[in-house]
Amino acid sequence: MKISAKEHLEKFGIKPSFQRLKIMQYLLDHKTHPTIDEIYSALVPEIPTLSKTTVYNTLKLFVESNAVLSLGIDEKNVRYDGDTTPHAHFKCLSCGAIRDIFISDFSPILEVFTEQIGNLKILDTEISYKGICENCKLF
Amino acid sequence: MKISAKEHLEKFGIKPSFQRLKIMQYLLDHKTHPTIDEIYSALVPEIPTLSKTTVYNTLKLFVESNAVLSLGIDEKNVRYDGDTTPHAHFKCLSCGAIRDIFISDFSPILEVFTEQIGNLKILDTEISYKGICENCKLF
DNA sequence: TACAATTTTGTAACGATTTCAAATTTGTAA
DNA sequence: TTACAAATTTGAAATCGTTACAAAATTGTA
Repeated sequence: MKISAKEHLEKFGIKPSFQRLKIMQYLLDHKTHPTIDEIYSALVPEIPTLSKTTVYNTLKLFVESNAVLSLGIDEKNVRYDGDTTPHAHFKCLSCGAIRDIFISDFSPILEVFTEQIGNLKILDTEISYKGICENCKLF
Repeated sequence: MKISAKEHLEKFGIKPSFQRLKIMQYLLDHKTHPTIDEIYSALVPEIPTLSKTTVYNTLKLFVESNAVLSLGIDEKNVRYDGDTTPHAHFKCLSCGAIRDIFISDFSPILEVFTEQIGNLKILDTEISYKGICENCKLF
């Protein structure tokens, strides 16, 4: 069963205004890890009064509330991911696409670091791969 | 035995100009993952004619030649690491310090992803942790 | 209905990075 | 050494993602 934007936001204690719902829904529907600009451009047609500042404000709120992840994999723009379950990302250096890398079991990774991490309180983990995807390898 | 900046640059086929040597040496001596600005500010006193553009140009060259790593762990500024051996990073959200997380054996991590990665050609891997360090945990 | 709190909006400012062409330095061949 | 081409450095201006801020609009409440 697909979770709705409203349910998702309420789960993280975010008041579901019209703009917030639309932005959250966009992130749940598009697993392309969009930039602020892509989100804005996609939604302006149906919300003509939408301000880019609102998109910035809203995503800042979402990220601080842990409803959305911000990704640093793209050096130019911050990218956002509505899927907050643990997974890694792969960015193709040729076509620029960013895809999810899901793994069945995260524990081997965590174990390796456990000793080193010691007294550090880990709040966030980001694993990023860059390279060439299958499609682009052909050319 | 400590490797010199000159040796390091030659290993990656980079012509060792005066500015390049100084910048590379700074990265080898300071494992603080400095920003462009920090490198520039540290070197201007001894190289008064240094231009910030040169620091940008030089680090771009270093990164493209794989002599230096660029890190995306800091959302505000790109950070640079003269140590190109595989290791992860931890950024303290309180004091901002970025430290290295070395691991004895990287293979368990790679194995986990092998199936998923499949036909992707991986050229770069970045593992970043964020949280609170021991010192900051006390306050 | 009135008023306060929240949210949205648009403009201006900010700051990291890039562009670009001129100036300088380096390498090379006569 | 001299002359010229190539590589490198430099500084100013432009670019562009992001933030600051105050006004306008919306929502919640007494």
